[in-house]
Amino acid sequence: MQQDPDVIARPPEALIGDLNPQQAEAVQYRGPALLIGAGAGSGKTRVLTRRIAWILTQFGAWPSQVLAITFTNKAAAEMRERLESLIGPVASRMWVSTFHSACVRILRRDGERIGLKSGFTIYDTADCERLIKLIANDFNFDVKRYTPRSILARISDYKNNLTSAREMLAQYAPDFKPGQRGYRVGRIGNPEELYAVVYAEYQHRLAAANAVDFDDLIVRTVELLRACPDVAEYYHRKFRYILVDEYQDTNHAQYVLIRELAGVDAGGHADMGAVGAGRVGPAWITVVGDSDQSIYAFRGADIRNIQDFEQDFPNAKTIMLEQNYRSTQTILDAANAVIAHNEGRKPKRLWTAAGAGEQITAYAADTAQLEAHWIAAQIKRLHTDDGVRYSDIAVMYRANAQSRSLEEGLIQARVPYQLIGGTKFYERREVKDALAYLQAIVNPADDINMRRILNVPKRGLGARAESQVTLHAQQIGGTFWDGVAHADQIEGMTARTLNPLMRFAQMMQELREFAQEHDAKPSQIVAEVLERSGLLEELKKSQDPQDQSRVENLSQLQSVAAEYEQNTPDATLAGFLETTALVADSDQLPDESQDSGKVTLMTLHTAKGLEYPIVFLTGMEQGTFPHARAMEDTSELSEERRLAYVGITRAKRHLFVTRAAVRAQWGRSAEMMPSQFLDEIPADLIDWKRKEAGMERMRSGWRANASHDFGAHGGWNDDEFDAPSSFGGSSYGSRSSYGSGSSYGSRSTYGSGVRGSAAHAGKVTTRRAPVRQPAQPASSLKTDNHLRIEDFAVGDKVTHDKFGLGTVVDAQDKGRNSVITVDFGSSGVKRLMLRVAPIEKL
DNA sequence: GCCAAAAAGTTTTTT
DNA sequence: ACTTTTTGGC
Repeated sequence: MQQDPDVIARPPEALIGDLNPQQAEAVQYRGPALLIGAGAGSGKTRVLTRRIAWILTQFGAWPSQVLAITFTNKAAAEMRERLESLIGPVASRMWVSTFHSACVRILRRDGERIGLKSGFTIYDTADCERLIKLIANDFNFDVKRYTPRSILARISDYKNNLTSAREMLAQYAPDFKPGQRGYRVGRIGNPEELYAVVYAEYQHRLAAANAVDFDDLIVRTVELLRACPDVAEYYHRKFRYILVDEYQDTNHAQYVLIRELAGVDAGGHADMGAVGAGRVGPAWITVVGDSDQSIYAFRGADIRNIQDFEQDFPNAKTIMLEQNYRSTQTILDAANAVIAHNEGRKPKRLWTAAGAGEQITAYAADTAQLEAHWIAAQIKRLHTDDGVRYSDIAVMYRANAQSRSLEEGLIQARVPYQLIGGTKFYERREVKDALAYLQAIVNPADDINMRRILNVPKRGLGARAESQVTLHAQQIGGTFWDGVAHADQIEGMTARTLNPLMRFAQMMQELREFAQEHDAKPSQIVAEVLERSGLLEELKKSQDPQDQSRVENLSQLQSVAAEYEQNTPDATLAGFLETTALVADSDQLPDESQDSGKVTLMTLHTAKGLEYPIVFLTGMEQGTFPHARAMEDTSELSEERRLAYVGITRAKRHLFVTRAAVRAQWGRSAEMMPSQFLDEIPADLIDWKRKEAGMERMRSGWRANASHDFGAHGGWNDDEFDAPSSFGGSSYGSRSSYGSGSSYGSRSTYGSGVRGSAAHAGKVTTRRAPVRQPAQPASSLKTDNHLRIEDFAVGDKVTHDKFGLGTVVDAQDKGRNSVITVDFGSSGVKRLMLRVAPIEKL
């Protein structure tokens, strides 16, 4: 048996001795296809790295024959690190990377075969949106009705399903030729025609700009492997073992990519008795995932990939890991109870050998500000009284917009924190500007970036000049840059425009030469660009205080380039740009080995894969979490619930759940009902520090006097009398802190009548809660539309606020939780919770 | 072409 | 509430 002499030899016992039987079985399994169903905290990464070491030492594979795929750079880096300590520096010879960077690597090598020149640019979402807007202008369609965002979402769907623009055109607009001017989109006809035309034109322009978007990285790699058998053959021979992490988050394109890379469909069948994957036939595949943690369906992840694994890959074996090494039984019980509410899932129960641990602590605050205040006070207390390190605490939320009030609370309490995510560094205006210069230098055909910098900094080349150049470029059949370079041929151009244009062309030419001479020193190129372009100068002389921090960001960009240069042996400018294009939020998380001394704030999505001794799950309100836009569709609601499951299982020792009764959104305050997920956690696991907010207490008191038939609206009032603090007497934040607690929050935050009348002495609830609809909070979130399931039958027509006209294809009577399934044609088939669906029967 | 003022969009989650 | 885009006057 061959073996790489550089791989540190490990006796088998060292790799499996400390594992439980299922883990050990997963590490050792010999066979063409293995699915490891890894529940949260079940030691997944450990099993994966041990299995790789096992494959190398026991199956006799070479490191270069292994491809391990993760979703984030952080996960890839962590895996590489752990492999290095297991098998030594040879780990660097393995491909351990994300889907996207693996594809970049493949495309850089052979992309020319499908028309991608090697310096290709990767467009981020903002770039893609600009491109769609350009197309929208040329085709003159209604951007209000078809927003660039929604069109891109549609195009992304097509790509995730490997539907080409050509197929779409053939079906909906056979007359359209990409690049053609003056095509009239049928104005009443179906939107599909417009999508098809824009999709095709979008791809056409990406190709002309030698650019790809994120989805293209996967799609075009599949295209390459399918179009060039010799390239596919190369990878079939090369990769004999393929391992995929977070398999539940793969979309169809990624699934096909794996199959193509492994050569599953390329013939040759696996020998079940074999000791290894050998040299021919399909590669051996290991996938790891947990269908309960699938939270990316919104971007095309298809849960069926993991559910159907056994049918998709012949002779597949499944091993379930259900023992959890992370959390207390209390936390796992809560997680199990919540996720059990999802329909149609394979039952699975996490268990632990650790004890019950502390109860879950819960708190209902009056406002988001007070919620933050309470959290900050708890963190302070944990830190000072219990000696908990700040870095052992994480605060999680559903949407980035929630971070602001939490930050303010922590600042007030002087708790150090780090915020992960939000506006990314590389998406800041000034950084994007600088990167646009670099992209335009590497790839002059990149119209989007070239246009972006034409008048940044201001050099007197506005919309007029831009359209003149565009027109000229079209006439000579070249790129935007060609138009700039030959601006002197443009008829009717004034010297006032021509001069700065020529200077711009000259400058770009010189920057290009500079870049070619210093290709291995991206940091020097960055410096030169900042200087020559005048970007830095414009910001430096600006009066706007914001521009000061912009200067700092630009200097940080230079540092990032210098760092890249030091860590990368064969550094190039194009290589640097690649790393900037593929960063994720979680990549900015510091190494867990070092104590940052800070509390971590992040979204639940970013938190996936992480763990903290103390976790705060905030904003547990209907409309916040589950998010309002996910509440009516049962499949989207299931995804929210999985997200709650992910959040709960991040906690090792102590979980806090909090909610606010009033939350400011869109500049207005809205009353929020408690999240249904709180109801789904068994009551005996929760220690409520405060169960009802002041207003709710007051109102439920009124209701109890007025009538007795409110029980149906959720059991939130049952222990109102033994809650720790009585109405109005919260230990934090008195009335006076409403609206003045933060430097941003003006009084108007709470001014929408509610607090205004509260200030005018006790007549609050009569106005707010008229007897007719006492339990209906005056928020935008209706809990009941009073539609009755009996009124709906298969075949009935309905209209939906968002999806338009549809036909009922199924109606299930489940009382309050009745669900109807409606086919909305091009918007798809939706399962809607009848009680909350914004529909009308026709 | 530029700037200030007004209007409109934004808040799902991300490689 | 905040940011981006559009508009209108210079």
